[in-house]
Amino acid sequence: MPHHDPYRPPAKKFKPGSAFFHHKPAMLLPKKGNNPPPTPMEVQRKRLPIYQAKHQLLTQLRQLPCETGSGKTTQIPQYLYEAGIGRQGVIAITQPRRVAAISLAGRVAEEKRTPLGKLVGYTVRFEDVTSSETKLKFMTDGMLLREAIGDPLMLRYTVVVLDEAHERTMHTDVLFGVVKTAQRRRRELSKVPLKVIVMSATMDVDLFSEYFNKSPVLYLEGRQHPIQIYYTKQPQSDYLQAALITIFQIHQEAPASHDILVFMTGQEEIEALARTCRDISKHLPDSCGPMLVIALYASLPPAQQLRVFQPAPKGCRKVILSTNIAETSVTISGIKYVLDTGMVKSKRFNPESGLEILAVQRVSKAQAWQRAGRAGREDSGLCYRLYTEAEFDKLIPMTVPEIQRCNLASVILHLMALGIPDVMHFDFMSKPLPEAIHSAVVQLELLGALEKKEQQVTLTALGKKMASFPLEPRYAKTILLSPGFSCSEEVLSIVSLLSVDTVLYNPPARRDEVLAARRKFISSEGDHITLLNIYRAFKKVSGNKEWCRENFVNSRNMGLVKAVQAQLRDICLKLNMKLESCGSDTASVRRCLAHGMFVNAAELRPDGSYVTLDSQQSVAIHPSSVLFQGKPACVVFNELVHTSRCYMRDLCLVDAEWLADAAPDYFSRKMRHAKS
DNA sequence: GAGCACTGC
Repeated sequence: MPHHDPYRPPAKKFKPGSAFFHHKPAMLLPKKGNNPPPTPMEVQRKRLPIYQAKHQLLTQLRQLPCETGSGKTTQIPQYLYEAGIGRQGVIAITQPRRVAAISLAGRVAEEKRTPLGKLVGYTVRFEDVTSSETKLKFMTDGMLLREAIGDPLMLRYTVVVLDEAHERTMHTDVLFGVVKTAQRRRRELSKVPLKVIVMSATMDVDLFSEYFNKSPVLYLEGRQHPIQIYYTKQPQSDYLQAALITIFQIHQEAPASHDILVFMTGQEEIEALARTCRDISKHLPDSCGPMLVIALYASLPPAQQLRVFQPAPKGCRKVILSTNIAETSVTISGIKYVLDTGMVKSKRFNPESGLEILAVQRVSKAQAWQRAGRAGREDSGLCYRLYTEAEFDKLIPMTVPEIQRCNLASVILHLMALGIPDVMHFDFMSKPLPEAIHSAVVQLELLGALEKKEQQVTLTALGKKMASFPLEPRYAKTILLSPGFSCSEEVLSIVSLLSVDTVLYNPPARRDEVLAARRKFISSEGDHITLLNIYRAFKKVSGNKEWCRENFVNSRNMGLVKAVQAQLRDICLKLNMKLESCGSDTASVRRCLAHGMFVNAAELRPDGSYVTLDSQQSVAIHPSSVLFQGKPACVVFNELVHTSRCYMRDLCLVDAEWLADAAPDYFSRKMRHAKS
């Protein structure tokens, strides 16, 4: 099948006189950059490109059982509603991100002139702004997936609109299969039909159409402005050096109001390049004008992230050095130039070792086009690719979908809970490796969530309970075991602490202060108990902000921990679990962790190194662990990270006997393996 | 003796 690039630009032209780059003309449909004068809402809605397609869209929607489309997220749901389609139920519109779901709902409610939560509402984790009147419901795709556990046929919905499908998040990919199954089952059971609309920003829709039984495709013209694409003439051995040269080349030539956005791979190189740029810009001739260099990545405190939206002072150029957060999650106006290093840091998964590796790799063509597109949002723009056109041609066309790059344990558990009979052959749009599915099934069997009966894999009662938690299966299992050790309160806290990014704030410049402040919480029992100590202290001062600052605790994430814990506690109560505290008896907590996480265990070898009991992988204690200085004989850990070495992160000291108690069969098998 | 892209339930 011939493959076409999303947004394939026309043929190239050589620009003489540029030492570094050659260029290709505009990649997208030229449009006038003038903003229309303010008009009433109705007129504005009619001006949107999708309005032209309204009639055709509605005709097709009426005739067909299943649809594929592409277009404007705020309008299609309104068209459907106004045309009376799906009025018997609710129209769901899914988004990969919370902020998008919330802000889109706000905009549509405004257009419909109704208060949010009435006709138009949204549902995201920790927040449900809907009512019995809600007909247009914006939600995260993860939320719809979770709802489906209680309602696999999705009977409360008549239409599901899956937006931003091109991003291929794990949740959207699972949803594809779930809505397709629901659609078929409803037809078989003669229920109200479920209509599905897939919206994608790329033109690579063949896959979607094919998957949904060759559904019709509707193309919509975007509102992108033309963007000039430049490539380097020679391959660059050092993309950071190339970025630096290009930034200052542009800075010398372009008007100061033209901002630059540079796509890079991570915090460290961004901070380093930011320092270099600031240094150099101080020593430039006056004719150049000042430069404001701003770093942008997800782990920056929110206040610092907001700086990218502030316009630079007049006569000063804004240069933003960003990770791929600026590809989709953060949209910055006023960008005239995009510099694309062609590299990205992303996760890869090895199903054999079960290890996830975070590595710098080349972007896909689709990603390169996405980056370029960030330059043409208000007006025409320019994109400098810091690699040659030949190198571009060798990039893979699309980013590998997340579902093919991660551990599938929770996905498989979720599908089983939805009543999918044959998970090994589930109709994924892009099939994960069979080894990855198999290794997930094995992991879930070990946890007691699945069992094999006459070649059939079935969900156990324990597995069903595990699936009701929005957690990694091993965390859910640990919670479910906790009443047996009378330490549910502690385990709920620990699991909640582990579910957020990090509650610890570690500014490198204040390292000694951080260590001093943290010393009073450190437990020789490991990182879990240390975190628990911090959380208990936090609760004792009722989350006092000043206390958080003094103790280098991230108060925003701590707030999130509280919300997660409340949610988990609710689920426990619904399962009739007895929630007790073990007080100071933290050994009970460790015993419980050993029983829940025995697959992630490691022991000390005579030579002072560590080896995992599961796959005999050689590992080391991560230097961030409180056990780093010690030599515990036996530990369980939360995860392995493969960077310069293979490190265990978040360790808990356990007794070897506890592990043997937790899974006698498993460990006797492991012993045999070790001997042979 | 390290250093971690980005989402989400």
